[in-house]
Amino acid sequence: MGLTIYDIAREAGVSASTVSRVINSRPGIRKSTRERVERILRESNFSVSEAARGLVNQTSRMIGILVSDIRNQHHIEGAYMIEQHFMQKGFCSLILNAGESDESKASYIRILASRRVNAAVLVGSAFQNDSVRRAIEAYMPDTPVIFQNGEFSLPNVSSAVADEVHGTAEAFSYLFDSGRRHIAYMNSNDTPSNRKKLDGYLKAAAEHGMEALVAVSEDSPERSAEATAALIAAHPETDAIIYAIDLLAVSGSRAILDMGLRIPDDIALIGTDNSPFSMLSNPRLSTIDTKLRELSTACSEMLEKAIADPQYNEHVVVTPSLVLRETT
Amino acid sequence: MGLTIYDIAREAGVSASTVSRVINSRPGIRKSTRERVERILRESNFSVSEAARGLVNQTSRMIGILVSDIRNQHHIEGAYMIEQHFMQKGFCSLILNAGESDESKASYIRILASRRVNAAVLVGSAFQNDSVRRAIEAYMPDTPVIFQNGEFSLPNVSSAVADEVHGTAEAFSYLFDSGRRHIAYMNSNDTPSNRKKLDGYLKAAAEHGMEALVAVSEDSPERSAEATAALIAAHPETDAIIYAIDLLAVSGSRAILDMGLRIPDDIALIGTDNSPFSMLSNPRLSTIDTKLRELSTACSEMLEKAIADPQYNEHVVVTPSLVLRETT
DNA sequence: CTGAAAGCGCTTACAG
DNA sequence: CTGAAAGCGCTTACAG
Repeated sequence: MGLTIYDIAREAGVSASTVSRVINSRPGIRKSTRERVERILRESNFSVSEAARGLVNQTSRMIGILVSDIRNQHHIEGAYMIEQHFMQKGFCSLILNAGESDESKASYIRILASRRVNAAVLVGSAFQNDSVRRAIEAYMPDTPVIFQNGEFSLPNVSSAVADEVHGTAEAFSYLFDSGRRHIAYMNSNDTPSNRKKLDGYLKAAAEHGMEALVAVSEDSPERSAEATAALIAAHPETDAIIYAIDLLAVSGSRAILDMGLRIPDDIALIGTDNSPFSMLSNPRLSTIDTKLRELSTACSEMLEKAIADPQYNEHVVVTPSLVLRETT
Repeated sequence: MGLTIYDIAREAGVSASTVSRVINSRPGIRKSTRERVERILRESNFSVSEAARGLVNQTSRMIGILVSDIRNQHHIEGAYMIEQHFMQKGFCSLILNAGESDESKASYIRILASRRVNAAVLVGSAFQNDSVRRAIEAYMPDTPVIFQNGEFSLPNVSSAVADEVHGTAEAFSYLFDSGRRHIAYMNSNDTPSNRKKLDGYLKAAAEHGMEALVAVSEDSPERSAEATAALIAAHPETDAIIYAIDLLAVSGSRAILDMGLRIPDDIALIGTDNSPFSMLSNPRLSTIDTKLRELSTACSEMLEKAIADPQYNEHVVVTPSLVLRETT
């Protein structure tokens, strides 16, 4: 199009100020004037430029949401809730794939800064690194930031994190109490979150006086099937495996069945995240529910408070729980 | 923050014009001046306002991506590719949940218009309705629109669609040729895409002189398990089922196994979409690959051309293929 | 090589 | 109840 309020003003025989007041439902406009302007606005399919509006109002009415990869189901849930909730309040969400490297993530902080977002949300513990921290200090020191499952001790950064150490330790104890004595752990990529899960496993193993056995798989079904088979081949006494991620446990379970072993009779399995995969797998996967929903809700609520009050700062912790299905 | 180029100009003892030229790497600036300005820009963590810049340049450098629900794996793939690709070119993606109803989807067209996006992408056939069409005609008649898996015969709307009629018909023929004679179809929500799949089934059934048997399930694992069990109870002669969506087939397969039937011996199953679920399920699901990747790539390429040339208009068709695994 | 001025499309005191 | 003017933070002819 390209219509401006001046075009509408001319058409209606009024000034741009009046058109602006009608658009923004300001009081003190004669009814007949208002109706005439409204009609012309409607008939010409006029649409105000949010950019121009934002420039004078000093607000973009945009929220920046950073996720390392939006295809990751686990991370998109938080973005969904926020987008849904804030759209109704007139905010648009800039949902960006911030990439894998620390530097790439940090550069996205700059991008959000230049778009002058009203607030930023970081989804996933992988944002917890020095590059990102420095970028926030340099480029968005006064913009509210909500960190989902990670934290920075910065005055403008609030956070909601899952107590993953506890979650994994509880899973270990459950397996131990059911009589398992060779409980292995299948880790994935090195992220702050996965480090906490691993800590929980190591801590629990030590507390129960058991030897720890840790294997690592990349975050793909194929790699996990291979890593699981290798683990069992090298340690045939293994009678339980805790996986850092549900998806790895699901394809791991398939590898175990293909080896002719029974689940849970020969080997018990516990995944992490209570993802859709865990419910749909066959056998249905027991898993550590890291309370993604609660975490997302908390972030959405914190975001709302932070936008209302720039001084807002809070740190909440959510406790995981065990969901038992058919693999234990 | 709140620094403007005037603050930088004062600090550097130059005019705002010069600062702007340095920021935009314009030629014809004395080296020493450029370096001084650059240093001050860096030291003060200056970040240009993209909104102000966009206002004078008459471009937002934003792309609007509409998806009815971003949690839907199937739809987010396209958004991912586009975001990845255009971010490098300096475009930000406004990824929005456009909701289920036609009116809600149409209202998001208005939102994108007021943000003055350089182009819009509609992901999913559900956008193919009159409300959306009228909103495009009214509010973005000149903005390039790329429609993934749907189309409008509008000069500014290009499209890439999968030939789903063919895909489902081919699945039917395969089952028929393997000796199945009671091939049922499990449909899902009524969308243009699902209508095409159903058409393919009905057409193929008629061509093979077979009776059609169509059941419907809502788009949830629980509903599909129930619908599948009900279908088999009512029609025990059923020896094959084609599902409109992989996810429904996966939970359907579980329901069939729970009834004591064998897959594929008693009942063969074919899903649709070649989603991650199909590969991870047990037994692994045979499926109609609707070439989501190809569709997304095509849309991304079309988007690039459309941004470069506003006159661009193209309609591409992608042909699905059958992926055979363990359920046939 | 550099700066003053106008303008992008709005909103909001201020004046009447 | 309404309008003229200034200003939000930039960029870009134009002039020198």
